[in-house]
Amino acid sequence: MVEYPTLDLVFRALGDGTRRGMLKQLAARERTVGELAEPYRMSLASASKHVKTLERAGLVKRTVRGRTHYCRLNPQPLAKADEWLREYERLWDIRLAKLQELLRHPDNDGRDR
Amino acid sequence: MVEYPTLDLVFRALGDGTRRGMLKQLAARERTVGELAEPYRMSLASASKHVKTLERAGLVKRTVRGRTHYCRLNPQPLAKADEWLREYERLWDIRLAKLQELLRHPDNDGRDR
DNA sequence: ACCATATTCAACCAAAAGGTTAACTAATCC
DNA sequence: GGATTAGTTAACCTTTTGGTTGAATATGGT
Repeated sequence: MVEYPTLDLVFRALGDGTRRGMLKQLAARERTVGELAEPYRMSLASASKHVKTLERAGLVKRTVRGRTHYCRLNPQPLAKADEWLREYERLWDIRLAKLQELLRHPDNDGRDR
Repeated sequence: MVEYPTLDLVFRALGDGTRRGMLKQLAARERTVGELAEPYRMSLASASKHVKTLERAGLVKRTVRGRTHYCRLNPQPLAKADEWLREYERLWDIRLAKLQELLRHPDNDGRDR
């Protein structure tokens, strides 16, 4: 199995509505795998795979008590993803600022030199 | 072909290092497909597919002038993704706040009623 | 007109994703 | 011990993804 950097795993985990829904459930409180699966029209096995995907991305931590698996949200990777996004918004803001600067001083064409 | 809601497309587009790299290039300035492809050890055709993936996610807008395709970043879907993430951080913050409240007032067990 | 450049498209391939069912493991209940 | 419950694992299938090469399209240069 190929190992992927965390950002890949996190964004790919987020790229599925079922998994985002599960995270939404987990944002409220801890849930068992069965509880996470319940809202979806799919087999428990399939839902269980989604949970594992979230787990591999580091978004979910699991505690086994007896036969029940309790899952809780681990928000750190979300913060990493958010950091990445914010960086782009920052760069974008700078671009916007440069454009505004250009509009104020039309003798500068704004290109890199 | 199945149609996916935008958030799926955006997060999945972000789940690949090559495409994130391309977005990084585009954050600085407009680029041609060839320029976007240049840093990567892959065929132009493959890079072109990545660009199309970004385009389908709404992250990139393309203008064709002559034989050259100019790409620029469209940050709106990034903002959408960021909004989604922020919502989770907000919920998480509330959980943290409740925990802290619980620690201050141990007679309240913090459970939903 | 001819050749080079920029890029897409089509066909193909291997691997990953997302789903299924059936079998298995391990607790819990009676 | 036997049945039920919680969940994973295995085998399988289909679609998607990410890459390749080779041909096609269209523009630009001489």
